[in-house]
Parts: sequence; structure tokens; C-alpha cells
Amino acid sequence: MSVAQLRELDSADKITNHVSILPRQISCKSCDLQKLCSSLAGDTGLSGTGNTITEHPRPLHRGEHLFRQGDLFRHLYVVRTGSIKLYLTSYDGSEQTLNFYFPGELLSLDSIASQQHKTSAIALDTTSVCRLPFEQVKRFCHQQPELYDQLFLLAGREIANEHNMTLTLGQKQAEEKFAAFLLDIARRYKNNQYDHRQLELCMSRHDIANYLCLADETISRLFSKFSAQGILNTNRKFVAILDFARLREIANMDQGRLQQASN
Amino acid sequence: MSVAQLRELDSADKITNHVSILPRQISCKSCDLQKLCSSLAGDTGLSGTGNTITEHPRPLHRGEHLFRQGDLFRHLYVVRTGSIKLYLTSYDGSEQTLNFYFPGELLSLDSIASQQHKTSAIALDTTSVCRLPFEQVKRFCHQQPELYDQLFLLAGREIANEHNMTLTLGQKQAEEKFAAFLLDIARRYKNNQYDHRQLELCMSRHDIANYLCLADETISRLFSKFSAQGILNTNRKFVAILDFARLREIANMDQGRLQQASN
DNA sequence: CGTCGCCTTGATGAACATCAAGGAAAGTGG
DNA sequence: CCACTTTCCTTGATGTTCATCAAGGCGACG
Repeated sequence: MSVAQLRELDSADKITNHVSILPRQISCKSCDLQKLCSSLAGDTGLSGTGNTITEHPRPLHRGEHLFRQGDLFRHLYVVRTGSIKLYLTSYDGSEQTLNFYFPGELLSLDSIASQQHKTSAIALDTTSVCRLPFEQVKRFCHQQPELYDQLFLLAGREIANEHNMTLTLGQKQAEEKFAAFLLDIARRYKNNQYDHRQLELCMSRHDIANYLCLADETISRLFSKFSAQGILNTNRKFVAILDFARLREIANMDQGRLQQASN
Repeated sequence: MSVAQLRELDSADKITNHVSILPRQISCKSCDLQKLCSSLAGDTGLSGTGNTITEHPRPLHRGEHLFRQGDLFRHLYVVRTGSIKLYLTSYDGSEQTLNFYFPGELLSLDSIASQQHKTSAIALDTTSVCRLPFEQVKRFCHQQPELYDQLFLLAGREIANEHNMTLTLGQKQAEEKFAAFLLDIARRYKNNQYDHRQLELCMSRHDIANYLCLADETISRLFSKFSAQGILNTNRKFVAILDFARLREIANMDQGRLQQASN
């Protein structure tokens, strides 16, 4: 790793000491619910603010829950600023981190089939959300079924994502999982117009490890290993990705080689 | 295991040699799409046969694909008879079995977000399906948005199931996974009014292993181990569950102990 | 009756978890 | 502002579950 890069990271660290490098709020136009939300507002599609059903509860502090497993399900949520960890607790008390949610991303679709939330959601940062009462959303959707199309699309995407995650967890080894994780986070930051080479990871090493079904120590070792190989440049939560190509190689995500089963 | 039980299994084996013990067709009233389908038919809810959009293509033979990863997405499918394995192939060629589908169960919701199927579906038995052209379903849903509610519920359930599966794959060890698998299959057979103590597993040991992210040999050993402990009585594809309580214990699925994270 | 695919069982090995100890950063209370 | 604690992270040593390797069995099928 070059001195310049180290310096760049150092200065980033100094500048952003206790201050996030992430923009404070995402634009509505790159939100999962953009179409839905703007329709609710009755405007033509650029901004969803100001409709009658979207609520903006006070921001959550780091460590506060948006909802808990077992809570009554009443709302859909979209992250506006900050980030959320979704996790599931089993009968024996073990936890599984299911996903992280960043600005513009919708959560709690998994609970619509029941009266209760099936998972818990906790803020990793100071986090604000848009909150949509599901019954009202449903009423709107009944009047404008095209809105339902949009929600349905998001649900399908969620299922497809889960499938990919299962593949990763089931078939890949530690290095591949970790590389895939970094690329996924970078891609999602990029979606939100952040600099995707300069990540600020809002979750702890433990969260990453649990998400990837690995031990904390394994993740720690992988951070060290990738840094030593010049793939990353890490400084606690600040991670610069120096070699995307190599990361893609490790993650086995070269797009060219999808072999369709023949016959 | 008692001689009587062994005899019972033996006779089952003889009687059903080359003949499934499963009923040939599920009733529409326990189908995932019961409400939707019967609404399409315009009747009051007991039978969905005879509506104008549900198609019944010729049955698939064991080993034939219903659809493949990359195929154009055009239909939703519900299994009528037989069973389907859903799986995902990664860029490097490794496969991950995602789920098995039995009569009454809906598949291919994961692909609605894209033009193409994201997964492959292959028949494990001689299998017939109901096929619903998605564009027409959508049109109907636009006229009767309550139908969309139903579909949306199913999508949510699918996501919740995936979450539970992730927990199982990530946090449980081999024995627990296998016990949970058996209980899940038994539950789903029960839903379909089969005898849930007497399972006929339509999938190979390899499929089970891959689904649970274990090696084939591990599954083989677990079949032997559980049989030796009197939990199961196995004869190739025929599996009698002798001790549900013990199985639930191993799977850590005692319902009483869900500890809600406090504070 | 012989071949083939699938399954079983045992022996060995490896990837990753667990255990253990120390260090750096962040929070706490004086 | 500075000790003090606490939490999180890192790194090394050891251990264990499960994968892999290998060989043989058994039913299915021609």
C-alpha cells in the first residue's frame, strides 16, 4: 500500500473523528419506495415528501430498536439516514444477523404474513426512518394497484437476495464470503452515491462475523490478511478498497463464467 | 425399534414398491393460491379448477426442469402432484439447493423482480403443476386488489422462511439441522394431510446434504445415528419418525423458551 | 447376472472455532 | 484533564466439527 493512500486514510480518519463521512440524508429519488411514496403524495414522481401517510418518528440512537421480534407489525420502514441491523433470535438464544439496511432501503416485508414482527431491528448509528402504516399503504394500493406492483417487485428482490446469501453462506469459504460482503457493501454505498472505494463500516466486527456465519477472530484475521496483501487499507471502521479486481476474483464473482446447466 | 415397527415399514415398502404412498393430487382448498385461484374462477372459494387463466401443462418426469436459471420469467407455478427442487448455480459452478416444493406450494416469486428466472427448478418425481401467466395474474389483481394482498402475504412468508433457514444454516450444527429438516418436512406433509409420521422422501441424500450445507456422508451418518437411537426407522426413501419429542429437542425447537431480548 | 448409481461406513485431514492474552479506543467518574 | 474501566479488536496456540478420501455394499435396471 502506498504512503499516499495511507495518508489519505489518516486524514479521513482525522476529519471524520466522531463525524460520519456519509451524507446526512439520501434523496427520495434513489429510495426503494420512491414510486410508491411519490404517488401517495400525489405528485409526479420526483419527491415523496409531504404525502399524508409517511411518518417521520424521532431518530433512533445507536443501540435503540426500531422493532423487536414479537412486536405487533404495523408499519413498513425505509431508512433515511444511518443504518439498521436486522437479526433473528432462536429459541436457544443464539442470534443470526440477517442483513444491514442503508438509506433508501426498505425493511419489514418479512412480517406482513403475520401479525407480529419475526425479526428485530436495531440502529447501528443515529438513524432516522420513514414509517408507513401498512394498513394505509394497503388501502392506497387497493385504489392504485400499480403501487402494489412496485411493492411486489421489492419483495421478489428480497427473496432473490436471500437466495444469493444462502448460496454464499453454504458454498463459499471464509475468504470468499468476506470479499463478497465488502463488494456488496461497496455496491450499496455506490447506489447511494457515496464514494464506494472509501467505506465507513457502521457495524462491528462481531456483526460482520455473525452475518457471514464466521467467528469474530476469523473476520479480524481476514481484515489483517487483506490489508497485508494490499487489497484493503483499514483503520478501524474506515476501509479503503484498493483492489476491486482482486476482491472480485476472491469472491468468484467474475460475471463472464456463469455456466448454464446444459440439457 | 420394535419388530412391529420394522414390519410395518417393510410392508409399506413392499406395498409401495414403485408406487408412491402420497396421494396423487392435493385438494385445491389447501393450496397456497386457493383464494387467488378460486377468485379467478369466479366461484365462491371451494375450487379453483376451471378458471380461465390457470394452465395445466403435461406432467414433468423426474429430472426434467420446470424452468432454468436464465429462462424468461413468465409464470407463477404451484405444485399439484409430485415435488420440485429449487436450486441456484453460482459462477464457479457450485450448486445450492434452496428449497423443496410440495403439492399446494407456490414457487418462482423470487423472479418477479427481473425478466429472468434467478433459479432453476427440477422435478424430483413425476410432477404436475398449475401454471399462471404472471401478466394475466397481475391484470386480475389490478381489478381485485385483495388478490394482491394474498400474493403479498405469500411473498412475506417466503422471506420469513428464508430468514429461519439462514438461522438454521448459520447457527446450528449438523444434528440440529438434520432434525429441523425432518420436522419441517413432516410438518409440510401434515399440512397436506399425509401421515406425517411416515415420510417418503422424494429427494436424494445428496439433495438433503446440499440443502443443509453438509457433506453427503454426514447426512448418511446422521440417518444411521438417528436410527440407532430409535428416533427414526429408515428404509431408503421411507422414513418413519418414531420420536418427535426427541427430534424437537435435538433441533432446539422447544416453543417455550423464546427469550425476547430485553432492553 | 453384471453394471451402474447411490448409499453407507471407516480413516484421515483441514478449515475454522475456541481458548487465551494482550492492546488500543472509547467511555466514566473524579 | 487524567486515571480507570470497559469494550472491541487483534494475534497466537490449540481443538473440534465436519469435509474429504477411500472402499465396499446394496438395490435398480437392463
